[in-house]
Amino acid sequence: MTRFPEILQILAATYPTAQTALNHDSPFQLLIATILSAQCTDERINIITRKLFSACPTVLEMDQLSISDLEDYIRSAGLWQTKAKNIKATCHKLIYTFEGSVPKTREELMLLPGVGRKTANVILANAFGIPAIAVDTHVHRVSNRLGLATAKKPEQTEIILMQHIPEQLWAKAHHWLIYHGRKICKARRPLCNNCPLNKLCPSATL
DNA sequence: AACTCGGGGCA
DNA sequence: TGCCCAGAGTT
Repeated sequence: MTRFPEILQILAATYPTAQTALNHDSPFQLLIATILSAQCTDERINIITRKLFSACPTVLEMDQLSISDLEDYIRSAGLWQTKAKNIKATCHKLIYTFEGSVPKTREELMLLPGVGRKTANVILANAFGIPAIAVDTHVHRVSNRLGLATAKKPEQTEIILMQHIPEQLWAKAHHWLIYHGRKICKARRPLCNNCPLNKLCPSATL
């Protein structure tokens, strides 16, 4: 595990401005965009949220939409029946349980319909700057390929990353690993020839 | 732990 | 045409 510092240093130098690829102007908008992002590419989510947030920038306005209205906005995201229902319920809960603002703890965030551990960690790290590592499919895949974690479950990978990455780097590591997974260390055809980590990676095929 | 939801992009 | 995608909820 002594390879952590070197890998983090390379990632930091490679992705100095890495940030979430989801459009948002507020914690609420990031929350909605992240709920929508399940099993869907971020480019399509950004097309949807551009229209949705233009019409309903805040929770109070979005809560006025019916589930049917929401379905019309988000249909191209896939899983639209569940997501529309969850977004409607989440807006309602934000207003009547959390006084209209997005809560800042993982436990409270996970009380919102459609918000699991991964989504909650994304909100904590990106919206509030609270140290958290969202181990989505990208982070999980990259960590395992690099040999940083040998874990079947994302929860195990999250624990290992937290143990070996300094806490002040958690939010950044989250950005780096997700961005690297999207652009280089792709699930299908990883671009190992263009990867700054290929000399350190036991899975690299050059 | 396995199953289901789902339209769109890509091979 | 078949496979896969910034997961979460249910059983």
